[in-house]
Amino acid sequence: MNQPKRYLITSALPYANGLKHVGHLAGAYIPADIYVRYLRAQKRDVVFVCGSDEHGTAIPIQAKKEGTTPQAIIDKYHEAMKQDFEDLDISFDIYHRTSSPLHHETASEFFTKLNDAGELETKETEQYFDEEASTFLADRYIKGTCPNCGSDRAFGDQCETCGRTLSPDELINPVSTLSGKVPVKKKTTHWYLPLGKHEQFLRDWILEQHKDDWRATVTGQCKAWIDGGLQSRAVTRDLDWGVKVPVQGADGKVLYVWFDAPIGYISATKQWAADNGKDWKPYWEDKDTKLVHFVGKDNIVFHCIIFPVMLKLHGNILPENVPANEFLNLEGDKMSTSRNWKLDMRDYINDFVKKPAGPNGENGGGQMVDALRYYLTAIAPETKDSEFTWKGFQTAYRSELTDIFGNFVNRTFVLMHKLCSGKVPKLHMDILDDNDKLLIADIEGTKAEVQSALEHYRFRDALFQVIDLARKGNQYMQKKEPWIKAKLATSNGPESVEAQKSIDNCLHLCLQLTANLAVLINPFLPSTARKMLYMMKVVEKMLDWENAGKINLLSVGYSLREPQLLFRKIEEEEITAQIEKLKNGLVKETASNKDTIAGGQASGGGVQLNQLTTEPVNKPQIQYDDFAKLELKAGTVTACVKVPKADKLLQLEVDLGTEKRTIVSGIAQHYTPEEMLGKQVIVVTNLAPRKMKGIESQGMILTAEDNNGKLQLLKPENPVSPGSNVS
RNA sequence: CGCGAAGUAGAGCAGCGGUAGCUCGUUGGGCUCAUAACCCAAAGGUCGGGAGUUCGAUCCUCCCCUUCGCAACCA
Repeated sequence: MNQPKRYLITSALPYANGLKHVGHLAGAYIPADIYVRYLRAQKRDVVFVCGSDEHGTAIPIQAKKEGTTPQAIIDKYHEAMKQDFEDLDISFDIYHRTSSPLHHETASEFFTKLNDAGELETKETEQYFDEEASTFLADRYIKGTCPNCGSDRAFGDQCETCGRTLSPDELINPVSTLSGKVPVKKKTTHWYLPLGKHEQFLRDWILEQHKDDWRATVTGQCKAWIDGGLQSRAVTRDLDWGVKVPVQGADGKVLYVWFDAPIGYISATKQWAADNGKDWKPYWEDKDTKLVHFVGKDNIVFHCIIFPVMLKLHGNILPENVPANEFLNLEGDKMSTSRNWKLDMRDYINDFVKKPAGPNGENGGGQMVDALRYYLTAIAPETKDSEFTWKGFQTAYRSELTDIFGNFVNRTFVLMHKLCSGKVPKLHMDILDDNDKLLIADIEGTKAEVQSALEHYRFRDALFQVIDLARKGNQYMQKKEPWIKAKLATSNGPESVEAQKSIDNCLHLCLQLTANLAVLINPFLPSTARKMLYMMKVVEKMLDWENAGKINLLSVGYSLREPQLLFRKIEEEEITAQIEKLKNGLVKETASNKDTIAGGQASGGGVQLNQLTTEPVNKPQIQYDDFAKLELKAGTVTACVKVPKADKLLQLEVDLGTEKRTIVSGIAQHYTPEEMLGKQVIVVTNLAPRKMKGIESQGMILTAEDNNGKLQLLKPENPVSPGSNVS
């Protein structure tokens, strides 16, 4: 492949309704930053753009939740996210925002061009309209009875009780959540992007041209989408928050957020160009530009199907690749904002980067930024979902980064100061041995491997190669044993001279290797690379990629600084504290429900939007026959053990008189196995068996929850014989 | 339901037609320059299950099972 003239790299625009967590960071920001830093080190023409995505229904909703205005929400989160990225050394050339006039202008122009060219369709549909609030209602603002389960708390897009996806038309007795009134159907016209017209183009482009160079997960998902039939997609909607539809008579309509958000990449590029006296056009129009979108897997279809169609119609270049990452789980569970099961970037920054910590109370600073960048890259979900654990973080950081990499650099410097008087020793070609030659070859080879891995978006592999080079350095040093040679060097005679020459060669190469490590690690851990530069007393320019693989980066006789440790230890307590914090912060379904009710009452019921979160629901009345379907029996617990690797589950054996059943129950946080032994419990015995953690549970134990959220077993007031019926 | 991705040593991952590999962890040994670090060695896997194609399958085909995603304010 010919080398592109310039690169435009984008990271998914984060949605400005909350702080972002490390899953986002690992998915779209760190890989992009590594790639960009690598390109910059190669002196390529590259622009790295990102910005806040500030439109869409969720922003006004969030504003209502927080009791403020949409503008206040986006200002708050825009600044917060921008700061977080900065703190984590994500080196955007520009971090823009879609609320800017330039973006509105750009998005309008984009829409107008497509509309004028006849590439959009218009359709008139009937949608629910709230006459009192005189506004069309977003799906989420309509409440009613679910046609599926009968719950009267279903929303226009989904029923929270049964989980079914709905459209507002399906709701029985729809009610506006804005006014509480019954909405009326009203005709409205919207613009649509007919994706179906571009099916052949997408098939050729993705499934043929890119079938080998895009990730399997990416093409796979695209294929699924295309095969599923490409529907026309509404480009506009009735809302007063967003980019106004630039057509006469389209009052009260804005561009759908999915349409305007990716255009944010273009407006960000324009702003960057204006700020830097550059021309933005080639970055979006010249075929010699390589466009790469870094996103998470939920964003694949937007960046591989929808946005490319838009770009094609608008006359822009198409992305060369969309190296989407899968998801990052946290301590065995999916990250979830609503359950507060997540690690926000901000929390990590506060606890590790900004807070003085560590054995000597030193500021965590850059090394803790790099610690996170290291771990998130090492476990990056490139081919499948992966998992962040605090223990894993500690282990990877310590045993790979600190022990292998950090320690190699440290012992090299210490030995150099001890045995070579603090100066870069000579390389004596006359005694160059096989170990020396092998190391030189490894240095050259690693450059090629890292480069190839990075070009193919295999970041975790690339990082591994760098660490592995440090590992080879340790092996090399062990074979050369300069500390043994040093004992010979103090004696008089010819062996002393030979010994010193061997020491010189060893440390010369170890130092050159250290310089190489700085160049190679720079895209991944920029702060560490700079610290190494300081120790070596060399300038930033040494980090140019072309210097990788060379063994003349440090001049003979040059005196170097005293070593400083590259990475501090992470103490056990820091890790356990984080795990505790995570578990304590977990929002239980019930707890959040209580908050919601309290909030609703406090606001006097005028604004009902805070009811968007789930509430306890009174189930519909049932007949005796429905109740009679249940078979309930009293039983005695005869055995009980904790289910391994599940913090909530106990495995019990319950004696039901005629039989013994294995039951898995989620009460481990409330009862210990010992406590359970011998207790009587009420069991639903005709519940369909279900596997949990690989164990089949043949029933369910009944409990009630007290005010503190603790589960209390239901049991007979006085013991009854096992197997007694409950009615 | 369907579609997509995935199931490989205790953990995390590579490999993808021809004696199963890496990192961490474990065990034993070595070294002592170094951040209780480094180096060497060993143990540990019928490559989710079943059938088929093949001289030969972890790798290809088919069926099944499990997990995740395609659909939630979430990369």
